[in-house]
Amino acid sequence: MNLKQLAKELNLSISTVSKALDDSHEISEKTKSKVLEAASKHNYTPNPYASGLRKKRSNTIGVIIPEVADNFFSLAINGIQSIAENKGYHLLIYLSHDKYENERRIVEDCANGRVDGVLISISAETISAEHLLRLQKENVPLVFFDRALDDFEAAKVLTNDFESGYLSAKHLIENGCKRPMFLSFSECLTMCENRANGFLAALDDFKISSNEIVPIMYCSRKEEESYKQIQDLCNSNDRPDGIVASVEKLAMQLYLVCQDSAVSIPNDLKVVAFSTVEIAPILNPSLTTITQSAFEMGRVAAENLFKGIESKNFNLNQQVVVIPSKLIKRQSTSRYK
Amino acid sequence: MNLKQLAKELNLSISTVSKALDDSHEISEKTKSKVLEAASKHNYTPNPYASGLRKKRSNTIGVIIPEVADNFFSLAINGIQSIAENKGYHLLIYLSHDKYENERRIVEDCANGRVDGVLISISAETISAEHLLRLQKENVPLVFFDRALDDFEAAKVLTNDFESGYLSAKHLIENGCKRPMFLSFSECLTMCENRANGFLAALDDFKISSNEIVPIMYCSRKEEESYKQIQDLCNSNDRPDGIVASVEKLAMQLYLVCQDSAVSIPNDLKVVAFSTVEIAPILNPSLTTITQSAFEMGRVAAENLFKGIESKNFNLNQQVVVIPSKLIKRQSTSRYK
DNA sequence: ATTATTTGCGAAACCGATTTCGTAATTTTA
DNA sequence: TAAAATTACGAAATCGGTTTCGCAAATAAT
Repeated sequence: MNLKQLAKELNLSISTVSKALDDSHEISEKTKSKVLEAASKHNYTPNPYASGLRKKRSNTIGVIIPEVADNFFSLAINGIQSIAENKGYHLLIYLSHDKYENERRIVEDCANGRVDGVLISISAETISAEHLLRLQKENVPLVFFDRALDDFEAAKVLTNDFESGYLSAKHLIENGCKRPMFLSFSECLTMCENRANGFLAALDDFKISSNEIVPIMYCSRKEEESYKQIQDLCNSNDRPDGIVASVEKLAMQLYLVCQDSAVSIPNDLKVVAFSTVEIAPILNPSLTTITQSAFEMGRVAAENLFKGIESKNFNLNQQVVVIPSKLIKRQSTSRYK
Repeated sequence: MNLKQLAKELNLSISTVSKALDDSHEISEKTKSKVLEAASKHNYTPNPYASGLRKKRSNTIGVIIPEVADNFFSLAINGIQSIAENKGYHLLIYLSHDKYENERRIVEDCANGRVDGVLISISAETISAEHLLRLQKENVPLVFFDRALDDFEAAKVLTNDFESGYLSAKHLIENGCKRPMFLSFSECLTMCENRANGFLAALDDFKISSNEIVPIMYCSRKEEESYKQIQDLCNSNDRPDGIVASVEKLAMQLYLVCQDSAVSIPNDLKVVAFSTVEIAPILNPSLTTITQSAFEMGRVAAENLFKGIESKNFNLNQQVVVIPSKLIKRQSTSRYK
């Protein structure tokens, strides 16, 4: 069923039917109701490709994330979806799997009118904004969330990574750690570096000397490799007595290693993790977390994106929002078990 | 940049350029290479809405799931995406939040040509296939995965729910449980009922009498309510000594309740959960699971959907695949702690 | 009563591709 | 060498809507 058939059945012109469905003031109420009735009888809805082509609007936004099987990102998608649903927008989800080349290809795909805007959390390999320039050239609004490019002017929704890094180190030190260490997920990600720098700043402030080595371990992004790294760390002679895991995945691996290697948390090792996992309380032992407002970050990112989509004279690129994370203390950092 | 501009720049007709980009045999190699060069110089890609309209193909599939913040579904999405990426397809993700009305609206949205096919895991409220008939009428291929409608002929990718339910009860009984109970997520979902029926069959086979009451608790889908239900169950006089959680979420709540109520797993209560959660080993205590092959289920569902999309004389609706789940024994069901 | 405005609708252009069909030039076949 | 077939391309129709513009009839203003 399309407009032409509907028009024929109603003995009206195509344009009249189209305008009636659009509730145009040009059409009389009587005609409108006749049209609406016929349309609903036939379950008519406009073909999205025809209408998208003519209106140059897709009612679709692209969401580019590294992974979907990750608490933070799936919660963020929920936040994004809650806004998109209200606006009658559709969500195209793309996974970069933390590879720059995938991300580049995806962005390319988003630049040809398929979507009205893009929400992105960049891959751990992304260091240049070259691929994103294309979006700007095509006037596709863009909002970063969580993982952004530092030197690229664009709308962003971030969390207070530096402060949280600082706070996590402070918390470990205050609970007796003398040799805390930071497990970084990527040296490319500003997000990760900010957390690490906050961590280092706290060590400095609290006079935890780190003359010889920088207490940061850069973990591989391959699961088996990072597991091995963490295993070696936990079994080495100078095992740290406190660890901050920069992302959830590393904390989970750390727990697994400690269980296998009979390292006792928090007695031998205290752990803080950046994580949104709702089961932190029922881990063994319960996990102290820096918890981001993932849903809220997704929600705000989507809200700002829609502002950018809907009003051309809204300076989207100036919008940088910081949504603070919270330290939630649990047993993995308690002084005594 | 569009075809018209490109054609003008090359002094060729629009149709020639279009055919050259399509590598048509009608066009000479010399012309093709000129066209390709100019196209790549300008980063030209065809407008998806124009091409979708004309070709009546969207290169997009719709994925309708209850939730994304759920291990099973996010892993399934990974499986789906792995296939879609190969085929150059895009993924529209829709969340029903386990509400029938949402699902109905979403399916409606998928029936007007927006997608070339649909993968669905139905909401916990869905009992009728009325909304899905629309898809069949419009010839939109459909594949269920995990949660399907029993009395509706369509392609499905399922797991062995009955056997797994049986196995979980058997496992509890063999480890000493005398009064096991099944926590059901929904009495509408065939998936859930199959698990429950398998559970009951084992009780029967092992002569666990349940004369008075059926050992199944139907939990609310509202988190606070189900928490309260589980709390009441664990604090009641006739607390069961074994529990099978039909979905992951209920197992997590059960763990929380037990921790708050000082019920010791596995001493006071043994627990098996249908769950894909990769952190089951590091829970307190580690959780015995019936683990579905979520990625694989998504992958196979997508593969079959594409067969249905690509060849019209492939009888998609006959395709019912069962991918078995595995019982992984851990401490939550061990006989002695 | 005449002119101006508003109302309600239809014809046709348009969005940007794909695809059918026609045709001149070239090559092959008889 | 004439007829047939092939090659390489362009004109135009088409997909299914939206939007601009024109116009007759009805209503309002002068």
